[in-house]
Amino acid sequence: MGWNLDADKPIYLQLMEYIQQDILSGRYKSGDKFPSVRELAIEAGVNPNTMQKALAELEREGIVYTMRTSGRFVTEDQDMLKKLKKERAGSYIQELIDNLMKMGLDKKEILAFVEAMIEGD
Amino acid sequence: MGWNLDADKPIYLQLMEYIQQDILSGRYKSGDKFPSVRELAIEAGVNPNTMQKALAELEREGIVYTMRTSGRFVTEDQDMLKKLKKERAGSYIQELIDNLMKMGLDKKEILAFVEAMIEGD
Amino acid sequence: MGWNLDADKPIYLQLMEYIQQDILSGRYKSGDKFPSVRELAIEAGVNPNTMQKALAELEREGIVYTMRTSGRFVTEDQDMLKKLKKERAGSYIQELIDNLMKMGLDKKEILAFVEAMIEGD
Amino acid sequence: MGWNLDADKPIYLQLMEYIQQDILSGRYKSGDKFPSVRELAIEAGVNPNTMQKALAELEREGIVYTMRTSGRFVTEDQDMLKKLKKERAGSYIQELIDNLMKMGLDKKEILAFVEAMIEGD
DNA sequence: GTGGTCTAGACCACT
DNA sequence: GTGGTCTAGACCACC
Repeated sequence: MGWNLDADKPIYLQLMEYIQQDILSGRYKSGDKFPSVRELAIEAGVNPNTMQKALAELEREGIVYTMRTSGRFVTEDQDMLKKLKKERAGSYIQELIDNLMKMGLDKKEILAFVEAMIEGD
Repeated sequence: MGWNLDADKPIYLQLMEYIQQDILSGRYKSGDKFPSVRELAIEAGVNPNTMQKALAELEREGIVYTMRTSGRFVTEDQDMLKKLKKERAGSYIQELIDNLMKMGLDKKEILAFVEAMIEGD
Repeated sequence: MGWNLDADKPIYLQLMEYIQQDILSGRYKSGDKFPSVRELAIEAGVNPNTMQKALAELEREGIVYTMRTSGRFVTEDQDMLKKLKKERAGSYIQELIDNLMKMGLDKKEILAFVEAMIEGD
Repeated sequence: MGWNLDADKPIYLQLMEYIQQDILSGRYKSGDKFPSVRELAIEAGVNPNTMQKALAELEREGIVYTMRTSGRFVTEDQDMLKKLKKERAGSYIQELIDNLMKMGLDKKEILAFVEAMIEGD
């Protein structure tokens, strides 16, 4: 796991992204129970309050839900997960496009490059 | 400038990447003189020795060259710069592909997604 | 061993030469493990960083290779060692020629002299 | 001039070699007057006593001679100079042979190498 | 224990 | 002022 915290972005946002990533990559599956806030905080090397905030935000977004006495679970709403996947894929791709355009490539070149690498992979 | 140093990767490697980025994005153009090692080190908030090492490696790679007492310059070898651009674009795209495949997308989906975003952009 | 450091040439270059010499003379054989950076540094009476730089350069040249946590070893690439031997022999001979020509001998005389000494040895 | 003093060998011997070299290379010619001991000592960065000892030894060997009131001169005995030249050339060559044999070359290989380099030069 | 990295601070030659 | 080298001393990950 890459709990690799960066500067300048609030830590709880970074934690949210890592957890979303873990959900999308299948580490935590739809309906799975999460480890406790305390455990997650230790694993990430952050204060439990920070991890708590991250999870609360994820709950607000509908990605996780809480069963009062038994813990937190990944949402079983498949549309929600699909939407999440789309959002994250979109932001990865946007980041790529931004990076490559900063390097002076235009859209056509970028597309050609991506095609070439996917075919050749 | 985003001298945004991350953990777990040697700082001098990250400095190399930032400088390469600056060259490719046109901040430093072919033939341009760099700021002195000391200035760059201050700007990046690292020890001059570390910046020195980064620049020495870039010189080994042929991306910059040194005129003993007058400073460092971006190479004027256009092929070298093109090769560099290709390498970096390739590694960005590879990273994207890896991320998206970890999320369960297959190559066809990735390509369709990228196409959609580039067209619609 | 003659860790006999001279002026005016960077120490790390001199260290590289001594180590190359040690390899060619059989003190360290192909595949042999080197003493640790620290030991070599102590033996040579230099700072470990300086020895480290010398060894890193030798690694770049392909003469030694590193196994992360277990030490440094002499390359097992025999061609590389042969190439090294040729280079060093060539530079010794060139130095001889330069010295003798400064003394007013011409090429024919030098060759005759060398022949005489090798035969008579 | 390379007044490049080495450790472990007495300085006066090294000075003798440098001066012999200067004579053989034509810096000081047969019959020439030398600079004063004091000047030579300053140039070499050594104590005048040390330079004095070097010159006294060279005088004992017959390579220089002293005219009591007017200074030191290079010998005009051409046989002496020839002998000196032979000695030094011989020791250079012997050093070469030693070095190359330490590297595992045999006499035939050394000779072939020297021939190749003299021809090709 | 190993190699590797980093900092702080210094000195050098060059021009 | 520039790049380059060197030292002293520290910390890290790996096994």
